[in-house]
Amino acid sequence: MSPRPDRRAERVPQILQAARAVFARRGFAEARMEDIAGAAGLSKAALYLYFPGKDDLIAALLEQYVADAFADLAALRGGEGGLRARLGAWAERRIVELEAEPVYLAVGYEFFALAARQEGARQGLRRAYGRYREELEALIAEAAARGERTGPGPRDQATALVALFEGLTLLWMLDPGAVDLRGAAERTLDALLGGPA
Amino acid sequence: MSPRPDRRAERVPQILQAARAVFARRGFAEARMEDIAGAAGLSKAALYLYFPGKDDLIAALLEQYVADAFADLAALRGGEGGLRARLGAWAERRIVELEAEPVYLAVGYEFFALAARQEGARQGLRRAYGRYREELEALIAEAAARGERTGPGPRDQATALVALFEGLTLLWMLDPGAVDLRGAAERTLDALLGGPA
Amino acid sequence: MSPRPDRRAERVPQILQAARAVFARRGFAEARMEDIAGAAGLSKAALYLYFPGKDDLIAALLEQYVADAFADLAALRGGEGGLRARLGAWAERRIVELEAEPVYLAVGYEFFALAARQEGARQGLRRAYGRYREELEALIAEAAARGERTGPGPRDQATALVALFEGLTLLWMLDPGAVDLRGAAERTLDALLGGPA
Amino acid sequence: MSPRPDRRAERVPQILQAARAVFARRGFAEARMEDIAGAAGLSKAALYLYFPGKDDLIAALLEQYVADAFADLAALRGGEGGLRARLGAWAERRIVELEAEPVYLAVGYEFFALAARQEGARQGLRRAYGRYREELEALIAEAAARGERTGPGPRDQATALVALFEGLTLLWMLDPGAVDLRGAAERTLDALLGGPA
DNA sequence: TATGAATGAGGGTTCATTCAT
DNA sequence: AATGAATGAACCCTCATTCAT
Repeated sequence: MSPRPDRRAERVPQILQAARAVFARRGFAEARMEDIAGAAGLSKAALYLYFPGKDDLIAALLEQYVADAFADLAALRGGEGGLRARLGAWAERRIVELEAEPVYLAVGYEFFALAARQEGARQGLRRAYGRYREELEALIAEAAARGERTGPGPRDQATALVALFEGLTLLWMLDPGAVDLRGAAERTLDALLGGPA
Repeated sequence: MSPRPDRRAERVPQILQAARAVFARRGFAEARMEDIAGAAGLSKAALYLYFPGKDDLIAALLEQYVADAFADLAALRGGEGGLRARLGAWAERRIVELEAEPVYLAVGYEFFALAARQEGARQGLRRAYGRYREELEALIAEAAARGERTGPGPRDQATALVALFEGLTLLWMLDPGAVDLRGAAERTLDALLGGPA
Repeated sequence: MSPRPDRRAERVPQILQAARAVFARRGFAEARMEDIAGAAGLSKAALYLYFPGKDDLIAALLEQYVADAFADLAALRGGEGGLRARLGAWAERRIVELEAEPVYLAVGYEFFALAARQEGARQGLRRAYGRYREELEALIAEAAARGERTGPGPRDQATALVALFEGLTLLWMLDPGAVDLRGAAERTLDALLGGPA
Repeated sequence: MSPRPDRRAERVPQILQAARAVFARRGFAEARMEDIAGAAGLSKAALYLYFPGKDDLIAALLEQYVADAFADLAALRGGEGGLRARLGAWAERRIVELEAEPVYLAVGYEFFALAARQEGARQGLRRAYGRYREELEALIAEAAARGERTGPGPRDQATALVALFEGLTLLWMLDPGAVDLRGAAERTLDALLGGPA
């Protein structure tokens, strides 16, 4: 009688989460729709009520991946404190996430592989990372305008920051024992923003 | 049963090259053994005379990928000129390769994805990147010992160098127009090695 | 549980009409219960309130197909005019129907295919066509009894009439431009009933 | 060593025969590729070496169906004896085939159903039946030219012949006991060709 | 009476791998 | 050493049918 809540709004995130987990564990190709359905507590056929196919599931996950990056960045703009402190806190949050579930990195690298060979996937990530860099650039420029000591060029600094974080993440994934993610992040920020001062 | 050594020495590289090309274009999962055999100018069944299965092909490619990194590094040690110049030349060589066939990046990201979820693949890359960092570290340390101006700590510098190059490569792949690979490499080297001086 | 009679009386023909249309367009196998429900303005689940399954829908349609043939024939008995005229008018009516929606022929041929391999379906059509022939036979016999010139044997004439009409319909369906349905019907009737006289 | 015989030439007819049998028994839709493969003594995957899909199998069967009709007709032209005798013998041959495996009629009706809703299938059958009629027409015309008594118009006679045979076949399939196929064929030929003379 | 949501069962197709030659 | 032919094992996806409301 009472208007049932929109099932889609409930199921879609539930499915995406399950898909992300299964994809992370087995890779896009080896992941079975059946496993994803099971992980989402649904039958295979029910899965298809919400996603027309496996590719669409991957595409949706890519969108979410991109959107999540945005969400993370939004927090940076509105934050308090000096530039260095804010970026430090942001890096720490990312590191905590990474450490919590490093296997999700696999999904990211599959996206990169996809992007390296399909313009479609590339576009999504291009926008996300473009936005990412712009956000950092603006952040740095604002700090400079406020009189903070920052560095030579916001744009290059932003690019270097993003690149360094991505690269460090990779090295850490390959050899967690050999890369001090926190220390490296600290030093990176210091070096790129003109010292801990 | 199995082909004599001399025939193997001829076929194996031929096959690996074909495999790399097909894997780059279609991804590990979508690549068909048939396509690879065809690209290598062989029948599917002949392919199996040289590789016991698809996974072994991928593993062999991973080994080659790792070995190639080593080879590249060897050149660094024996080179001439100052540290900065040598690293600059090395970066340039890598950039030229990238620009020549960016699609091969896809293979690299697939390896990373594999590594992120399988200890086996991770090991190979761990060794390669470990070696990579050590090589750079030694290079920097040597330069310092020779009295060149270098920077704070060879180890951290090496890590940062590798990370930055990997990260910049990613950003460039996603948006070649927005990333000045050469300029960024120059600036990176300057910043990390204590200026162009 | 099941709908009251008055609701059934409303829904069943509505559904059958929709089913016939969908079956004609897509064939029995390709037709989806969903499509039929949609064409009938119902939900899929509602469809199942009136028909227990797809086969039953087909069976009901077969019955209707058969019944329609009877209805058509009833008109023949009660009609006015001489035999030749009555049969001519009847043929004309059938031709008009055919021309209006030739695609419904597909349903008929699917019934024939069904009949050719299932005794069940065969029975229904056997009765229908048997009745059909008898009706024509009686008609001819009556005319003969009334003194009309008819022909050698009512039974064979009836059989030939039915066969010819079915065969001409097939040829016309395959190549409407090459078969003059009306002319052929006229000539057929003349030939079988002993001339236009 | 010796050139192995072309496997295709061996397998394709073998598969088509199996497919025809399975399609006849179960209908196009219910027939399983697995069953067809089994009936042909092959694995399902092997089937796909020779036919890209189920539809192609059906299409090939349709072609064969059409080609067979041609082959049957060729015999008519080259035959000996008067027109009436030749057609009688031809009808007899067809009747023998029908009686031997009436279930194959189902395949024919499925083709008709297909033709009634798809221009593609219609074309094939149109050509076949067009050719069929022309062949008969030419036969009749030739006989007339030789001075045999034939009838009013070869073209209409041919059309009527084909239609009658198709129609009679249908009626016989529905009720073998009620239709004397041989007698009807005889009478039909007599009636259409101007008597048994 | 009606439906949106769910599912079990199954089919077509693909492909890594093997075999006979 | 090489291959054309063959196949077992899956997997994606569909759909008739049912259930909860």
